[in-house]
Amino acid sequence: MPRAATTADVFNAIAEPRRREILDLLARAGELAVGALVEALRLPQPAVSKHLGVLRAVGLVSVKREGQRRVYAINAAELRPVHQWVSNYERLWTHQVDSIQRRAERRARMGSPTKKPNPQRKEVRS
Amino acid sequence: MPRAATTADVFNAIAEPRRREILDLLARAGELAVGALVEALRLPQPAVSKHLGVLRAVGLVSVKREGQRRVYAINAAELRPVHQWVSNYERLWTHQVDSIQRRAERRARMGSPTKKPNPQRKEVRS
DNA sequence: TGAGTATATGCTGACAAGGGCATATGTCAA
DNA sequence: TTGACATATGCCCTTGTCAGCATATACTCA
Repeated sequence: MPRAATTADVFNAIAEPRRREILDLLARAGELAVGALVEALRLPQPAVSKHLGVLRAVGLVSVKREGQRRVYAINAAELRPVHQWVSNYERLWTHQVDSIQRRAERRARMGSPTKKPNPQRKEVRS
Repeated sequence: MPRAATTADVFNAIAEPRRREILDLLARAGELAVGALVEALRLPQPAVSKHLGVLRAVGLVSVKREGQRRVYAINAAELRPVHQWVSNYERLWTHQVDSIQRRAERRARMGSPTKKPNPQRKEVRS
C-alpha cells in the first residue's frame, strides 16, 4: 500500500507547499482566476490546474465560472479539522519545557533567560 | 519530481493517519515504548518503527533508551508551524458565511441565529 | 464559423511511500 | 556464552505522486 492519495483528506492535500501557497494567495485576495495564480506562482498552467484539482477534491476551494475563466475561492472551513487536531497539542508546547524545546526557545529569544511562558493557560487534561 | 519526502517537513510527516495516531497516543501517555505502541495500534512492529523513524526525522518525537527498550515522547513544539499556518485561516471560517459553511455552522450551534463572531480581530491584510 | 483565449485532462517518466517479511543490532539474564 | 526479548533495517512490490508536454474542452468575439 503506497502513500495515501493527496485527495484522501485535507492533511494530505496541504502537505504540498504549492498548494498551501495557493491557499495563502486565495485567502489574501479573496478570489482569483487560474491565470492570476499561474502568474503569482510562476508555475506552468497545467500544474496549477492540477493542484487546484486536488484542493477542489477535498473541498478546500470552490470554483465559480465567470465568462471563460474560472474564479477560485478558498473554503477555509475545511481546515478546521486540522486546526482542531493541532490545537490539542498547544498546551504541550506552552507548558512543557523539555531539553530539546529549550534549545529552540533559546535560539528564538537570545536575551531573556528563564522567561516565564504566560502561566494563565487552560488547565492541562484531554 | 515526485511527492516530497514524508521526512521533508512536519506537514508531510503528519499526513499519515497512523503517525497522527502515534502522536495522539504519545501525547496522552506522556511516554511510550515501541512495544506499547505496537499493541495500541495493532500494527506490525516494523511498520511502527518506520513511522517512528519518520517522526524522529522531523523532530516530532524524541527517544530515550531504557534498558532494552526505547521510550518515545512527543515533541509538540515542532507542530507549531502547522498551528500558526492554520490559525491564519481561523478568521475566515468564523467571519466568512458562505453557503457551504453555513450548513456546518448551523449543525454546530443549533440555537443562536446570526451570532456575532468576536469582531475584535487583527485587521485583515498581510 | 473560425480564430483566440482560458482552463482542464491525458500520458509519460522518475521516484518514493508503506506494508510484508526476513534479518541485523542491541540488551538482559542465567 | 547462549538464548530470549525489544527494536531497527533492508529489500520487494504495488501504487500514486508531480512536472512536462501535448491536446481536449469551453467560452468569446468577429
